Amino acid sequence: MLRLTKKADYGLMALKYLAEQAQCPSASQPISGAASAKAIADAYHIPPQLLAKILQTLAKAGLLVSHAGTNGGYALARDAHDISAFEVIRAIDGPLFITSCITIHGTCDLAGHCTIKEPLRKVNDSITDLLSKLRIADLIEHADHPPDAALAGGLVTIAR
Amino acid sequence: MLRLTKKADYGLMALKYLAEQAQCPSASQPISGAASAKAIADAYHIPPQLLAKILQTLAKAGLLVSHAGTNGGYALARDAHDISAFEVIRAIDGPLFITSCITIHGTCDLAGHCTIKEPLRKVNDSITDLLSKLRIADLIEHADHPPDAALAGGLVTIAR
DNA sequence: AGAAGCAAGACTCATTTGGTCGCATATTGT
DNA sequence: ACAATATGCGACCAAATGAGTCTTGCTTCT
Ligand code: FES
Ligand code: FES
Repeated sequence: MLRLTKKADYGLMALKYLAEQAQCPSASQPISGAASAKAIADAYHIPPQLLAKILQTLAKAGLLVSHAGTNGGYALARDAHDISAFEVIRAIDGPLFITSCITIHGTCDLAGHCTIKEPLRKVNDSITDLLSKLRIADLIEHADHPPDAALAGGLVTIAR
Repeated sequence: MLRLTKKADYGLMALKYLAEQAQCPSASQPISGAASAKAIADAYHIPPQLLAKILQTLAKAGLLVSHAGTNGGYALARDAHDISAFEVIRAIDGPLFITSCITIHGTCDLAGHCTIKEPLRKVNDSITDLLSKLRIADLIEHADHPPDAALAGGLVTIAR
């Protein structure tokens, strides 16, 4: 249930990588804090070609700026604080939603006799909200923060 | 993204149906508030055989009690207030989670170089929480409650 | 006995994902 | 100018998952 696709996962990783790059810009880059698709793919051991396509999608969505040519690459279009995980996921996976019934036709096949829709929509909204509040800057965990025992005892996910 | 499977959707609908049945029990049922798989499938126009399997799964998970034979059927094992949407979804879709990386092996293939995991886990927990709080009793909307303009202006889901 | 119902599995078909290849185009260092 | 390094885009493919069907057997009620 509620699975995030690998592409979205990769996308978030890449974004995080770029956000870190932006913090400590190295010498003479056409765009500050840029990195090539291959470099990022290499860093995380993910298929370079696939990552390339993901980054292109992200660029088209306006979350990244790209620059071709030697020493080119991608960089964040905005500040890391201004990009939400929701945007990233939506850009990659498309606006699919929990209800499994919002189709292209606007209404569900079951519309009318499905009474479940509205309550689920609220859940959906909450999740959207949640994801919107999570910005990619938040993904950068400063290793110096103390382990929060507050949220210990979380769920244990057992294999299916 | 974050799609609920149709099976889970069906399951929730069925549960709701049974919850309503339980409220106004009709005459001489082996179990109070019971309905056959076919009856429910009929009511919502969903494939009977498929629903049957879903209900069986739910029964195995202990959310429903079943009774074979003429006038048999399924009924809620517990009160509608004591069954969360989370349980239903988990029973049907299995404990898949947002991260797409929690595998049977316990750790992800990318473990080590994936830095995204922890923040996403928190999101995951929040969603779990959300779903756990939604009980199937909540799905029964009494038509007499006023339309809450408070949550108007929610997301507009556009076709992909 | 026979009908109504659940239980369980194998099996098919369509969709979605994850991933690859090839080629075109843009940029830049030398 | 030219080669090296990148992105941009589309077609393509294989594996996994999802949705739904079929068959066979068991249980209970009338
Ligand atoms: S499944 Fe479409 S409205 Fe519920
Ligand atoms: S994808 Fe598995 S830990 Fe991030």
